[in-house]
Amino acid sequence: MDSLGIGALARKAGVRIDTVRYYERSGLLAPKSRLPSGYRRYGLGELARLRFIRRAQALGFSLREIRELLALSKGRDVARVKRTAQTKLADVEARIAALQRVREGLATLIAACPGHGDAADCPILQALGGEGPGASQLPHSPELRAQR
Amino acid sequence: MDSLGIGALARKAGVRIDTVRYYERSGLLAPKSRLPSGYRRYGLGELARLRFIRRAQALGFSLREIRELLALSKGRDVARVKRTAQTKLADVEARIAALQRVREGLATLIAACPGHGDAADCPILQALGGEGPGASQLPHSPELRAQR
DNA sequence: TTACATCCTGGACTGTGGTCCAAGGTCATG
DNA sequence: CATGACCTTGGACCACAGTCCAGGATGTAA
Repeated sequence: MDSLGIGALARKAGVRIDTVRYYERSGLLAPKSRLPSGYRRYGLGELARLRFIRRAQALGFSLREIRELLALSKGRDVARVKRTAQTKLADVEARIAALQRVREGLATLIAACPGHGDAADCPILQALGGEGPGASQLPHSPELRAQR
Repeated sequence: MDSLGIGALARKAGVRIDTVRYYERSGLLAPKSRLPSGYRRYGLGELARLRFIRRAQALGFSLREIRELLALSKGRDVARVKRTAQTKLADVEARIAALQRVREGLATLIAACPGHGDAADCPILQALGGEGPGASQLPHSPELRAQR
């Protein structure tokens, strides 16, 4: 039979065995069946689902969001799936924009830093620590935190 | 005297009192002195340091990294501070690039999804779950995870 | 003095995504 | 049938960055 034990499944998906069990605990992935001994058995559908989970994670979805996505896909509510993906896209774009502001701030400071001499002349330390002109270049954004 | 209690300090920096104590536990911010009663007293230097910590966080530095940055600034090793910032910049740029790949993948999928009809026709679900042509559009990057 | 705000300590708890362990049971191969 | 690889469960533990709580002490103003 083309059914897999938990070890084979994990290997094929490139995750650890514990991770598979963790996903099961989290309500993301149940075995197709169990042997009388309690051993978990998985089919190709479960392998696809596990890969789904990993890919969605790589797209920036949390396990909670993936659980919702999986529930939606079972309900074949394509419109909601699309809306969820759109929301995620907006989220990703906001994160990119925030990181770009961070990059600007860092790059500006690095360019202005001589790289030697007294700490008082280092705009990086100045900008972070003081009230000098450098400070205004920083994003100063608590949203960056909240974004995760 | 222009010294502050922990509550005033926290208000001025826009953080919670518990957070100030947490930073102290973490070796980031010690009070200037204590009253005989044990009450913490902070000066303007501590306020600047606390703001430093928050700004550096906004730039994507972890508390561990900030601790190192503060240690460097005490040693007035400007060259190392600059190198640390440069490393962080590279890190931020890599994160931006990864997120941009994610954005492309999501945008492509959303554009191809009709938004109605059968789940079998939804490329979002297909790409995530199956082995279809959509799957290759995904970044498929575990680095995204590792990056934090 | 009486209120009331502020502060102290130590420790528990949150959520995220796992990872590891012990003690024992099972499966496949020679 | 013995060996070794594989599997089971329950629960502990990790990092991160806080957040909250109890129970008691202190500070300040009317």
